[in-house]
Amino acid sequence: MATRKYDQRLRADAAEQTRRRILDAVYQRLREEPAEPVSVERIAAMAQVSRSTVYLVFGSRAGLFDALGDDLRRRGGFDRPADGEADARRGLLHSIRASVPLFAEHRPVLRALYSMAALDPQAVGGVVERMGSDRAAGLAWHAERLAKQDVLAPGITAAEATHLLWAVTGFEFFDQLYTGRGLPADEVADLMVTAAERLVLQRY
Amino acid sequence: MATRKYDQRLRADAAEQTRRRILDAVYQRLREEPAEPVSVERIAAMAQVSRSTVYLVFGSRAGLFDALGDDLRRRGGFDRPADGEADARRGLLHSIRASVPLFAEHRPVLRALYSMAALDPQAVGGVVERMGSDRAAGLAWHAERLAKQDVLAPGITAAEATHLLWAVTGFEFFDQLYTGRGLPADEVADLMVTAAERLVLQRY
DNA sequence: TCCATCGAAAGACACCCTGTCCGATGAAAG
DNA sequence: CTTTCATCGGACAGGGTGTCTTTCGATGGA
Repeated sequence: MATRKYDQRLRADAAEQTRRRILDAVYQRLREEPAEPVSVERIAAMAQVSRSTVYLVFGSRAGLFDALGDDLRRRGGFDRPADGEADARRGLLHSIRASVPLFAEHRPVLRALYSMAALDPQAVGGVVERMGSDRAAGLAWHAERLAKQDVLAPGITAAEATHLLWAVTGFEFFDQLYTGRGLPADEVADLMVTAAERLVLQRY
Repeated sequence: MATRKYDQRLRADAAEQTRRRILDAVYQRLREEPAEPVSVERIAAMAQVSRSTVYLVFGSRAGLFDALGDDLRRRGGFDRPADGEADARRGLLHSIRASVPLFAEHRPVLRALYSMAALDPQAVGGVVERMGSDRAAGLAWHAERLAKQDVLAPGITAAEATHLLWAVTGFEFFDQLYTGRGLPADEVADLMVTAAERLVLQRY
């Protein structure tokens, strides 16, 4: 059986579309009934795909959520590199403000991913950890830059600033205000920016 | 069949002990393997009790976790009423500092309860909501008192202070620093107190 | 002492979900 | 016309939940 070479443009395209349909189904499912347990069966039905296809494409339930997280990261723009802002203070505050609409838009899905990861890190295959270390690296970079430009509050080290910024700029903090207190996204953005300013920046 | 009256001191005691053993088993289970899914079956085995007994005593899986939360609330001292501190500022900061050891001690269990509630409020039968509204009421009381004693930062209303305190004194904030950043409990306590001071209190 | 009562055990049952596997189908690619 | 591959459809074992019914055994009233 001499293997025959295949070009498979159309077939690969179709496979990619199937993958998309499934990811969209999980996303929609989490958005529509965030409070219900999610079964692979239901997702497959929503994507008009057989359950075994989900396992074929993503390997496992965990792989599915992992892929969803990565998809969100890419499409949502969470991985946007530092924008060309030379001023450290403005750069930080701008990036905080920019993250809030993303948190708000994808809130049910993010909430589910984070909570699933907290209960069982395996269950989401590591996306949340990856998102976390990216974020931590970004914040450390911001903190360093603030230190270099000498705009950190007196008596605060870059490391302390990173800790506080971590706590005060993340999805969890956002959601405490957005869902926990029922505030609109723009007010939450104001509070998050204010918090970052008062906690780590020099008063001016 | 004329019903006979029963006094049942010993029997009620035994029942109470059974209840305790089961609650202790869930607690221990969450503490020992926080990352594994929790089955009623396993808990029953740990408590040396039949699975049906768990359902008999707590009604449902949700009832079990609900009871665990209430138990924690009572035994942990989360419901401690305002201590006799006349100074609003000191009262607030003291109560923040007091909560941190409790968060740290019960962290795996609290983490599980909060995450389960986030994924499905039904699944823990409302304890988390109850804990939340108690806490919200307490913070509102603190904020009012701070306003009356005129020690709120200029330009901040009691409502805004409540929002910020909510975000910055809760278990989620604690855990962002404790687990998320790997800081020891006493450093987290310092950071939480500092955060509360800088975000809502007048500089002195 | 006798026995009604009630906490608890034990096990059966229906149901749902996960993972895995395998044979069948049908369209694209050669 | 034939190979290849994505996908389907269904079967299967395993494990979990909730519910119910039967039985056991110790307590404590009479």
